[in-house]
Amino acid sequence: MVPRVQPSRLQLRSVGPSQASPTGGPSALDQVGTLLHETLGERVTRELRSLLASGRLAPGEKLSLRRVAEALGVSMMPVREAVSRLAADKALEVLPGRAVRVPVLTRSQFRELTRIRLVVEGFAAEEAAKNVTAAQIAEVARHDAAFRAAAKADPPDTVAAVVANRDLHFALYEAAGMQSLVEMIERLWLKAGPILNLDMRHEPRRLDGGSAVVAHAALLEALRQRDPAAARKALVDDISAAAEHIERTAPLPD
Amino acid sequence: MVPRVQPSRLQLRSVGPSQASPTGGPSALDQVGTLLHETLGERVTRELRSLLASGRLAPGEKLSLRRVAEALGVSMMPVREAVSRLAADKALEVLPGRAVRVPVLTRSQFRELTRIRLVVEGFAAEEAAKNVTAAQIAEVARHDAAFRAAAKADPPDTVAAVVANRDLHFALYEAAGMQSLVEMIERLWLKAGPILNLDMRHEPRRLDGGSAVVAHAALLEALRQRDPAAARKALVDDISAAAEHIERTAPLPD
DNA sequence: TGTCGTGATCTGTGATCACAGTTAGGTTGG
DNA sequence: CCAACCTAACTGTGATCACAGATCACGACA
Repeated sequence: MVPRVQPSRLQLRSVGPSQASPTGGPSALDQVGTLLHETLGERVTRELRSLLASGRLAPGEKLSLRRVAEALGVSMMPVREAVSRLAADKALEVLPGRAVRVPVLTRSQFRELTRIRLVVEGFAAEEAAKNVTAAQIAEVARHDAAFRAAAKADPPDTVAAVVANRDLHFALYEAAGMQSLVEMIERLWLKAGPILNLDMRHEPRRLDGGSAVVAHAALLEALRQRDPAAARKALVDDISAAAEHIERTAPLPD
Repeated sequence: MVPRVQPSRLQLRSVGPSQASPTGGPSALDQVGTLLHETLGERVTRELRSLLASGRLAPGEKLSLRRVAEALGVSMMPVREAVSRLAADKALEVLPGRAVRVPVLTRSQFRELTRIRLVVEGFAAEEAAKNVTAAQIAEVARHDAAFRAAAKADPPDTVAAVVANRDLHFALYEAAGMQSLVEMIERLWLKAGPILNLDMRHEPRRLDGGSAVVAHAALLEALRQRDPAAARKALVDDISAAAEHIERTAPLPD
């Protein structure tokens, strides 16, 4: 009989908040209970998602469960769960024999993805134009300003531009008021993220004077006018221009 | 040192195929190498997908990892992986404290899902009408015949109708020639599957004389004419009629 | 010098164990 | 007879171990 000594296990879960004053009623206790229950697997998933969306993981790059587990300071299990989820969304792919890697999109796959984005995100833009509030318009305008500032800086702040561009688009999609639609678009962005942002990093010239700023301006104007057709057109122009640039410059196989 | 005796572990992986005749050239060796590498987790995922799509798992039903593992004759690990994937697609949901269950759609969530289906599947129908081949039209017609036969039987063969309906729709979507679009629609069906098919089982009267047969007929005619707009309209009518029926009869919360 | 075998190493996959939290059921106290 | 507590069973999560297959590099043979 070997007495299983249990070495210290790292506890990343923060303990629950101390209860409110015992003298007072349970007023504050009603609002807790949710959040704060984040699983390690979810944390790793969020981390990998961020890495993919921001293009820090290049297409074709191979991942090792043990390596990322060690890098993130967790065991292999949460990483397995995260990779399973992302692989289900085709944001990662597991080769039959060996290794998990960031998928490399062929040219035709990229075109197909772009066409789907035009349909889905175009629809979201229409709905957003119908339901957008003044506060939401202001938020989009704020992200647009941040994007222009990052693009006009010298040298252009590519990482800030990527973040601002994403925030702008998703502020728009949130305005549509359809949660599952936003989640669907997030999946699409996760698949397209690696090439899109990898390209933006390598070609910062596209930012200033590019078509993105004029498309964003047209989008903002369409939102202010509550014009669904114009909003869709502005977004379609934005996506199309970016996709065309990618197709010209990025080395897509096939 | 305790000599770890390892008890017999079940090996479900079938061994590789015996190589072709050594006398002949490497002619047959080129075609093998793929397939046959199905992981246990994928098998369980496929099993659970089928159960969800066919409505054998009702909304709100709770699952236990250990129970389904025992039922499928595997360990808990592959089930965990399968549930992780399906939860990532929102086809299952894990409650914070306890248990994993089939999501119950609220009325507004169902309406949102239906609207997204109209956009995405309508687009797929358009593309299918543009690119459909004669063989694919014949396949759709075959599934349409099977659907009508199942609907007109006395009593109506609901399970066969569900299968034929699904086969018909996906034969159409395959004709669009966009793989990731088909995968996206599969995810949508996985979320809507439980209520849709649960309803079809309880209300078989909807099948005969219903709007599905006329919508399918219109769809087939549109395909034969290569008329994208008509194909989209037929599909929109089909989905809308089914959704309206669900909203009238199914007990949707909220 | 080029090429094929071969072993060490690393890969994902599956199983088993430990644990904290929750739920349900039964018993006890009022 | 009702309510509250308390215990026992079950939940998902995380960790660790074992294993088959794949990859890669080094070395021997032609």
